[in-house]
Amino acid sequence: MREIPKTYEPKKYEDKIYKLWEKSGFFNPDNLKLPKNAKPYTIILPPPNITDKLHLGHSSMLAIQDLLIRFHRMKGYRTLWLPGTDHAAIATHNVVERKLLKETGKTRHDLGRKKFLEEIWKFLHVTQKTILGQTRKMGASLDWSREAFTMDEERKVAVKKMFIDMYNEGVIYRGERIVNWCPRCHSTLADDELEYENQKTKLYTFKYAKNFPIAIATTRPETKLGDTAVAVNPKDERYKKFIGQIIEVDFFGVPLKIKIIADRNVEKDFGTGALGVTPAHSMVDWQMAEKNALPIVKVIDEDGKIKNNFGQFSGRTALEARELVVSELKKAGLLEKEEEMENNLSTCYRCGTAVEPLPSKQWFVAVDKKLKRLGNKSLKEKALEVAKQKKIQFIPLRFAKRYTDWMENLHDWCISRQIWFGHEIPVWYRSSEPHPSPLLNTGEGVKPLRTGEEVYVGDNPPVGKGWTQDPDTLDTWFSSGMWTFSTLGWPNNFKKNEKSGDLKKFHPTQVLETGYEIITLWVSRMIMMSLFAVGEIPFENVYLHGMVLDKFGKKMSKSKGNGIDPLDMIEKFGTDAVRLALLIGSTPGNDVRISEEKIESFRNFVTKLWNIYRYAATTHPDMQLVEKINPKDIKTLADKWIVSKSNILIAGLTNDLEGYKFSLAGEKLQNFIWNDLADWYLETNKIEKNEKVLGYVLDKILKLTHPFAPFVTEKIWTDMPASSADKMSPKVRPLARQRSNLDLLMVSKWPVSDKKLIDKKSEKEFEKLQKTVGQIRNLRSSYKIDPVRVITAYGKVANQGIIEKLARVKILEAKPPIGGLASVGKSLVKISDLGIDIAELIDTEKEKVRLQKEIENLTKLVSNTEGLLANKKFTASAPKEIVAQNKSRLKEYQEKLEGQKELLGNLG
RNA sequence: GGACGAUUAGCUCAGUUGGUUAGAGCGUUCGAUUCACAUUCGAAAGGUCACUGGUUCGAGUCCAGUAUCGUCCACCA
Repeated sequence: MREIPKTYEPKKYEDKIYKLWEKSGFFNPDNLKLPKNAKPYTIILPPPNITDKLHLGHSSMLAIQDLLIRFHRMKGYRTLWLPGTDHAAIATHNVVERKLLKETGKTRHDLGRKKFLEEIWKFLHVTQKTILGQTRKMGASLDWSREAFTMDEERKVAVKKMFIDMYNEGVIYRGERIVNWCPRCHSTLADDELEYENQKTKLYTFKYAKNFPIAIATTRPETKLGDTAVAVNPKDERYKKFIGQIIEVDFFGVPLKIKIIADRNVEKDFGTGALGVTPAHSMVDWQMAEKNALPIVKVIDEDGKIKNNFGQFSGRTALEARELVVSELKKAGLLEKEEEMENNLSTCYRCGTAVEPLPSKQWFVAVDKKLKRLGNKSLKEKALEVAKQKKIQFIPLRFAKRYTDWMENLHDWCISRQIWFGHEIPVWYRSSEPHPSPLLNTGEGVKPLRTGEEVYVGDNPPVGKGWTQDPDTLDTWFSSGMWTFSTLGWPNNFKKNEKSGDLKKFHPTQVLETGYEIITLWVSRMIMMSLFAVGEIPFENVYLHGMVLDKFGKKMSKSKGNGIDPLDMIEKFGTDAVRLALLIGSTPGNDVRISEEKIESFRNFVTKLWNIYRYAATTHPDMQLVEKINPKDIKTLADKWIVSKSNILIAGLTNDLEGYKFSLAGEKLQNFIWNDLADWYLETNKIEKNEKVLGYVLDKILKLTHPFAPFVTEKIWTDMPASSADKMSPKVRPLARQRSNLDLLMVSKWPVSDKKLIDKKSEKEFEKLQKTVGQIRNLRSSYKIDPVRVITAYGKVANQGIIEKLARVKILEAKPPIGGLASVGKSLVKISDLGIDIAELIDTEKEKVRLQKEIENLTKLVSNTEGLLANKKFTASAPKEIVAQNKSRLKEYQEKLEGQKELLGNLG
């Protein structure tokens, strides 16, 4: 007999098993022995940021995807799960910048662009491997031979090609947009580089001039020099009559042409309910200007000073100009009110200077431009169409709405970023005149670019005097938007609009599994870019998982100290337990709570599974796994029951997994293994041994559990002899198995439910047996009788021998029911010959109440079913079996109802 | 302000197109345990499915409204 330890020790086996899998080569679909027409099943791993360390969010994502991947691999799909990392431009930029400051006290500006980028690459060569190494710990069956990085050479080529293609079709264009500008650092700031300061400031209410009909309120009077409109709420009765008018005024020497426009974003109750629109120096105003085709007048320059041509105001700083405007307003008697208010001021995260919103030249992707290659539809239209036609399905469904809502409101996508780390923009300029907007940041300070410039876009940059490359970089999402096809060999595998190689084999992918917070940022971009580049959707399904929260439902964070480190948990409880804890109890789109206790309880489940194996292997030393059972070998009632239940489980689980109901599937599995197999079948198996059936059930649960808990199942599988084709003796077999990589559970065939083995009658009978045993045990303990002698209420005891052994009682004789009382209550057995009055066992009043309630319920059921059968719509359309089923149910209810009424009568 | 979600046992949550008398785990209570299982087993108690209406033969499930909580987005001139 083999020595099997009492508990499964994950630490001892997990790394070895992972290596065994990797060595087998089956993570790579090219090595799977499959028929030529095997369907592909592809998931591209959402690339984690290189700055990340594995956290529970990753673990959850990996557990779900690996479950899907392992399930489909076992089902015989050409299964590919492709790993990679994201350069995460801004995040990485920030991390390295902070590191630099901490270690050397230097800023990136001190280092200069070239040196800073070298620092970044040094950093990422170290961190990049960390996160992917940690994903191996989760048991992720990723094809490492296809690993990609959003900024490796292949992806650089792809990104450049995409930019050039889009530019050539006029999808990418250069335009102006408001950016956050720090007048001190002379640099643009991303939204998440802003810091907010709550400040007291003054709100001024005034009219531009005596002849202007509406007073406006503002905290920045100096920008009013650039106003081109006044916006009011369209429902505002006070101003309705002015909408559409253009009024010319003289604003202390500066002529203004103000159009009155309506915009629903204007609040009637704030200030005067009218808003002076300064397109060049406010994000919102810029959008209004776009909508209403307003002229844009720039007032403030890059140093935060008033530009030329603004008379007495020119050359002053914004604050000086503000004071001057206010004093002029006072002098002219135009200032109506001056009040204190709280304001949220955006400041530069580096120097704390107030940020100045300024327009600057940026590159954009036009989402509304009609394209020939998209059948004369725009990217937006096409991306909406595929969702509306359900070519792309969202799981859960409600997120389809979030996607379409967002898509419908999509504006052109600004893809240039004024940071140093990221994909270069394949654009070169040459000119002689200074550029009007010197905001393009070359890294070594601002160098003016020029007007009248020549622009070159392409991958054969002109060499020679005067040509400089665009110093900006591309938005991270531009490269990650291409992720499904750039990882599969686009553009090399896409010549003359024909897919080849991996792109042909694996695109479109089957599932994108990601967090719901990222639908707008990533999912929508991937869809548009894939439609543009490959002419097809990037994925057929989008599965959205929730966030992982602590046991109190709070976000995990370092500052709160409530974070759980998955690597610690793996160390402590094993990967399988962590995976199970993340999969069971989490439903699509909903957040999942996790705690150490939860993981621990799943470790117990793994131990249970291990001990089932231990029992099997020690009590049946020669036992083998049985893939297909000979009906002759199914002997006892318990055999029939467990085989039937196994086949129901197979069907249910397969169905659930196909429908993305992982939690439900996991629960069913756990229930079956723990409550049915371990608690009941193993107990009866001790009495009536049947190693064929045990081997059969074990074979099934190992396979069904594998996608959830791959390590422990693979370990048991490799240790356990199988009966399949191999003729070697069981004793040699385990060793042989380890030598042959063909015989891994990971690539075994997913079981198919055999309907012939489903036996509802035996199931019912066994359930009755379970109940009887439980009742006897309980009665026995309640009355402290040992050994117990029991007389059944009914004439005959089915499965008497088994019941006696399981409940450890002796059933003495069988007697018919004693009046009505014998069948009252849930128990089928009563003690009678032990000197206990049977009436003691029953609380008559309680029984009456219970019976009355039951009669009430049954009456309702009878009337409902009668109603259903009387409904012509139902009887005409429902299948015959269903109608018949309801008829027999009705009869059953009626009989039960009669019986219960009689019992109630007997009770008095 | 807009959108979406949640409200089911003491706690955490399932509940598949409406259809046997609403489920699980934890906790509580009562018992058992020489057994493959430091991590075992059997049982019990515990629910007006947030509230009010509606549709239906039938509603936890569909519709409308109310309340409370949460998430995202926008805005703070």
